[in-house]
Amino acid sequence: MINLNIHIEVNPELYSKNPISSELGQHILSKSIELIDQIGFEAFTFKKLGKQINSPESSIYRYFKNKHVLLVYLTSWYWSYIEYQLVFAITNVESPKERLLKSIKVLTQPVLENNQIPYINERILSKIIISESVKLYHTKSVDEENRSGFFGAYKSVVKRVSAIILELKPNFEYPNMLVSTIIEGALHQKYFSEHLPSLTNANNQNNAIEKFYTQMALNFIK
Amino acid sequence: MINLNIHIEVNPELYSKNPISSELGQHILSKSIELIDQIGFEAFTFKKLGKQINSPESSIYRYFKNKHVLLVYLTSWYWSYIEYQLVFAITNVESPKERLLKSIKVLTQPVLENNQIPYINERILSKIIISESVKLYHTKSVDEENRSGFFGAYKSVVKRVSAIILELKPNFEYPNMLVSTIIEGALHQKYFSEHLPSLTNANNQNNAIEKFYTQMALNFIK
DNA sequence: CAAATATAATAGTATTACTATCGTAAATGA
DNA sequence: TCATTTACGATAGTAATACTATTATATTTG
Repeated sequence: MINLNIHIEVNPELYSKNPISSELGQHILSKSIELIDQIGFEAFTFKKLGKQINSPESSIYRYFKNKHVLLVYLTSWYWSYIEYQLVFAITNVESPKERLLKSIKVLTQPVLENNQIPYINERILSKIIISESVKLYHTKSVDEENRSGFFGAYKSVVKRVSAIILELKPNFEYPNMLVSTIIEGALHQKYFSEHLPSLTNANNQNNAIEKFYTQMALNFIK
Repeated sequence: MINLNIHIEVNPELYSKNPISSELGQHILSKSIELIDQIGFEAFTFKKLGKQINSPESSIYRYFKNKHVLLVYLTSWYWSYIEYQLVFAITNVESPKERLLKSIKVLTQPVLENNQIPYINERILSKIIISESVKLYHTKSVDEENRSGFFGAYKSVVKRVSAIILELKPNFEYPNMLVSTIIEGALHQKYFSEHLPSLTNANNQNNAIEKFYTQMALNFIK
């Protein structure tokens, strides 16, 4: 795990007042991650979150327009964090193939606690991403939010790994499909292994997700 | 397109009163598909649906416990329908490889109107599946609902195609992962091509989704 | 030290997601 | 055919949700 004074930037469109700028804002972030993990995003409300942090819901609304945007914020933070891990993992690695393998590892392996940023628990956040994040772009407002850059962090990760694939195979027709299939697939398979095991062959013991998507990518490249 | 007097069975746990047994029930099905497609599942309510069919919401509650279960019903109907298409496409096809290719075609190509069943528009239903269905099993009640067989139709499709893959490669370690990656991947890529095009290489013109996942599967088999 | 800003406390509103009751019409079945 | 389910429409009601608004107080900042 990387230990540097990292600072993750999130698109300012995603907050009304920057949550990392105050203690209350940081409490909102850390407690919302815990609460969404515990009760699920549907049952999660600003009122319940307010109770956890001993603040009225109206105070939370000063930071985030609604719970949807709060989760987009957390998801955006997550993908920026992953991009950071990605960049670190492949820095100074010369071989494009090796860079691809390390990238897939970052995208498929479980996320561990880092304890660098006190108000974000990366491990619990990754559980939320696995369980809840697909809902964020399956809405009627997706096009508008996409234009506002709500999904920029995710798209940036896809773009970065696609570039490696095109290095390995410049005329490859489906680099973005391959990468988004790996990312979405890894999230889904993690979820299936916990809740719908008959849809996967992954479990806690084997390293099936990394192996499967690594083999899949290499098959396409060669 | 197949034209026989098909009858799709849905798990009785998914309705309180069988919607195909009455005119009102059939109206609920046909109008809910249209309305969910138009306004999205979040904005969709039984009250709005009631207005469309000139019935009070309390009457709709006699058929479905809530809108979540109604969408699970529609999704279950959809996967049973797909399984039907699948069985038909591979009947009397001897070569397992050919059966796999035809299966992937069914799973990746656009769904067309069939007009066999007056109360279900398969094309619009498939749009709903693409936009909304992932939300159904990303909930806190997924385990309980899975035990009740809410997702049986989907699992049945995965099982069926996995079996073909195991015919081709009996010792293959990841048949279920491969199939669920193709199914979820195809849905996602269709969605991306409409709303987040930078995450895919598919569009309306090219046949990228079928080509990509066919090549992916064949790469794994050989 | 004045002024801006942040927060807590409280109240209020439209909508949602139901549940309950009741009268009537239609279907059923003996 | 007549009694009895049952299905439906009409209406009312409730707790929770997703906000918005106001005001007093505390804190920060210039």
